[in-house]
Amino acid sequence: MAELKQVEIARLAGVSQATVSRVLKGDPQVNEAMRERVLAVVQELGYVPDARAQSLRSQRTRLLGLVIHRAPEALAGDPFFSTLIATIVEQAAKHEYHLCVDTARTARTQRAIYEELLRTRRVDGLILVESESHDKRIERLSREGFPFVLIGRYEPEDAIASVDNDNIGAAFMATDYLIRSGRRRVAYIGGPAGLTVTRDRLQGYKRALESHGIDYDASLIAFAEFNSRSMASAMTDLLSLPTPPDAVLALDDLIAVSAMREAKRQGRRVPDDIAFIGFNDSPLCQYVEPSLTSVAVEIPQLARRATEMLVELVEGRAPMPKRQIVPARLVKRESA
Amino acid sequence: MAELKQVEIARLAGVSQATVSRVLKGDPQVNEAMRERVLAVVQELGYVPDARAQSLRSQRTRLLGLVIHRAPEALAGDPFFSTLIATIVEQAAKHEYHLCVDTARTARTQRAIYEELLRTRRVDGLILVESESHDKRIERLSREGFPFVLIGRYEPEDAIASVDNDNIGAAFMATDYLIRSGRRRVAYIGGPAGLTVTRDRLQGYKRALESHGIDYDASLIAFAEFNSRSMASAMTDLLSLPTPPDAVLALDDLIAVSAMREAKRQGRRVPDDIAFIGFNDSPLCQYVEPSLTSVAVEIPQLARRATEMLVELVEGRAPMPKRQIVPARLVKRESA
DNA sequence: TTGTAAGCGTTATCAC
DNA sequence: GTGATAACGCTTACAA
Repeated sequence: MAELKQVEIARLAGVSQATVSRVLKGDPQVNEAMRERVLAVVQELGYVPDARAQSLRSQRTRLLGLVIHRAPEALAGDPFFSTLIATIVEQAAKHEYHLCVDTARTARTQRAIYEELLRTRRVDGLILVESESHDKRIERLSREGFPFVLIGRYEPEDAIASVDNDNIGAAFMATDYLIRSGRRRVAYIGGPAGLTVTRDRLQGYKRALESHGIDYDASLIAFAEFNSRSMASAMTDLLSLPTPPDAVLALDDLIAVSAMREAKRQGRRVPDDIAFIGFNDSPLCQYVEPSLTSVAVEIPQLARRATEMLVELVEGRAPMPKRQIVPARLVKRESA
Repeated sequence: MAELKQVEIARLAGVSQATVSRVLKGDPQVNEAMRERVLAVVQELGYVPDARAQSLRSQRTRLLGLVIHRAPEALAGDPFFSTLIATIVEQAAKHEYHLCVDTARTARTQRAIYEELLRTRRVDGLILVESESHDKRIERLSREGFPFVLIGRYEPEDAIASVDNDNIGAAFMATDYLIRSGRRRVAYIGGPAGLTVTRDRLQGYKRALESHGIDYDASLIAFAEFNSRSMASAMTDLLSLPTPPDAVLALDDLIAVSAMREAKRQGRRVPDDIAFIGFNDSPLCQYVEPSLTSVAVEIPQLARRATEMLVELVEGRAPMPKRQIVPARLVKRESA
């Protein structure tokens, strides 16, 4: 098996090794008889080219990278990443690319991973998620001209290839819906404060308040880490306000569900006393009680477009347009 | 950047390229002065070796593979795979390996992926999950002597490296618990019938019935695909039996929750009329109502051990023992 | 149209 | 100890 290389095929087919390579590349210049002779031997021996050698020679690994900045625990119940990964893998496969997934939490390991993946040329390009306002990774990758696509937003928006939800619009829509249903004290629970998505949705929320002439009240804003303790405690804080909220818009379904559970634990009736809306429209929404109203953000769509863009970049084509927006929609259920 | 190779470092440090390689490999034979000179240049230019060249030369890619046989939709809410992937990535990183994730559903793409991943030597080894009774992949990989570790069970058990829950024992424990709490018609909803895990847990279930002198009733056994329609309809069938079940043991939490939801929809009270137990102890369990009793199967543990074993195999050591069992425990909540 | 040969950037085996 | 040099298995000018 280790001996099965092109020279061996060439020897058996009575041609040169270069011809074997040409046949396998589908070079139209090769004579039909030779092609068949070579292919016959290839078939018979089940020869497949060595990806390592191809990578070195062609300077392409046909591997895309995805780095996730979360601990395994924080990933566990989260449907965002499983859908994301599965969809990227599937889409990449259509172009004969594979996906290399890494996780990095600390700044140190993050740096190490980026070094490792791109300077070593282990992957041909990177898909980034969960960007922050001044994102070192993005600055670095742009500077070095490395192919990457951001799922999210980064200023200036047209400088880098990115795919995103209309997060501001989506949060506006959800908040507007809450206010129209008669809610007056709508709280917002974001994820970590640095994340662009946390900020964008906060902005949409603010605009909706504004459009209804409701004053912004900073005490109604909370930020949670991606673990259930933090999510619940954000809700506890909100509930202990002198005038607690009568609705909550949460950054994702997991946060919404944790918060809702905490509210129920404290005797609040949902949606009568307090309404909840999450993001992602994950399967979870249907299972909780009351079922969770959620903004569906089309993760597969996001993943597919990002992958397509990255493949284009990697193969030297310029993706058009550089920034793509995937619409979101509100899926109404019992919680709001 | 593309020009940054060992020859360049060598030129600047005034040594031979071979010496640069030695310094980077930590070869103790090199003179201290030279080592420092080389390292200084390496530091300054931020040189990192090219993984592609290393792969070709060393015949190692430092990439492990994981192939998942599920559609993206079926992965979406499932905490099993996100935890699995994240933990493998983390553990692999400790040995400086990366993870390549692929998904394959059809037999054709499955075959293609195995070809692609291993014959091409794109990865150094594979972690398999969701094995079936006569698994082509396993037969093939064993035959070709390719390094792989199974998360699951395969006969003969000591022929291949595997890590597994004690599924028979765990299902026994859960079923036994249901019977001891007074349940007499315990149903079992598995996943696809071919999966080893589906069969193993069914066996544990049967043994528990036996130990209590309860007759096995085949009409209480259902198999579901990993999509919510199939999960719910399995439950509908069970509920329309002349004597419906008063308890359900499900293959995983998602199935349990879908089934429980269906039962509630049909007016059954949980756990009064019917009890539910799932598997995996996913975050979901706490969020549903009533909260779901579940068998915690220590996915991180499974993933870590599998990764360790695979690294050993890949690096030519024989993992000991070849088969490892990770214990499971019952996490009692409201549903049973 | 096919063969020869020069790399791709490392690692490792030789001599020196 | 260190420096040439030969692989690793492939792609692709260039030569024939």
